[in-house]
Amino acid sequence: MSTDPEIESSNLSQFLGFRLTRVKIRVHKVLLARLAPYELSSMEFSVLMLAGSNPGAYLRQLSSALDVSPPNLVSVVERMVRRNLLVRLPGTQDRRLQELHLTETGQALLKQAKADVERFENALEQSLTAVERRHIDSALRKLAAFQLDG
Amino acid sequence: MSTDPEIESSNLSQFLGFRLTRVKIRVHKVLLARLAPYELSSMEFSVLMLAGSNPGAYLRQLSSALDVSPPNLVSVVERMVRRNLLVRLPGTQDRRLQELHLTETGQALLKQAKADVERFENALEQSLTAVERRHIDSALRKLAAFQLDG
DNA sequence: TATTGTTATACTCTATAACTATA
DNA sequence: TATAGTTATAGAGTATAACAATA
Repeated sequence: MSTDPEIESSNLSQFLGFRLTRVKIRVHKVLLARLAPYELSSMEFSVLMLAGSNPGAYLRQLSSALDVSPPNLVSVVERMVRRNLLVRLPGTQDRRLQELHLTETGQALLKQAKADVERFENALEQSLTAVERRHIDSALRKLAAFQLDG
Repeated sequence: MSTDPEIESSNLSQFLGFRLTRVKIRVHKVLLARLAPYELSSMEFSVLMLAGSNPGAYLRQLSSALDVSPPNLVSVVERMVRRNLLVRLPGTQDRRLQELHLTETGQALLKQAKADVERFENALEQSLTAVERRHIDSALRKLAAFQLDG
């Protein structure tokens, strides 16, 4: 066994920014474990979700909705096309555009993965009290809009 | 200008895990902008903070406190030693250990950067109501302890 | 045999410049 | 000229195996 006395880190963990990072990492890891059976990254799951509720969306639209640059989204879409989850259909009017649609395989995988993620999300929310849920919602909304200026 | 109508993403943003990620990214970016003048990454700032309040701490201890693997922390410490912010003193009893201490330069930089981060943190917390602050605290604590099982 | 710090390596994410084909 | 998608590339961040020195 290791001689590993814990050091004092309360001055760091008092920071909301620090705790947010830690919580995000932990929650994200659990989510990834949930998605692992489907061989989906969280980004791929997000693309499945958005393509599912926005048939014919363009890569550029997913890019701005997900806050990922187009170059970085291309390889994600590419892999999903190769797995036959997505198809790229040439735009009818503007031939620069490609409409993204879920295949039947993609729809089936989305249905399964989404059910698992929803179970995970329910467990996550059930770990909080009703009043905590109410306030973390508004708090996160405000923090997401936080700007550098003060 | 771009023809970029927003797509429907409420089914995704209803997920607490998704919103946590977005908030973390946004808050982290603002923090990085605050640290940029000092040429500090958030990891380097964390090391400064921990080394400041734990003089003589070992790399292994910082590693477990920060949840970074020892190999990945070595290069961070290395860079800070090169910048004369940290020194590695050979352990007196166990010669495998190296005590990490802030130099005077490191202490001065910590003082400045910490003041800026604290201003940032205050602004962050002031953007929330008192009741939101109270509940996000306990909520984040519970979420950080969330385990995969349900 | 186990542990500290280290080297090497690889893989994911992210960021940016520049290309092509269309408009 | 501007935009959509793409290619190429570089930089973080992270994860793992293995090594030397020491216990």
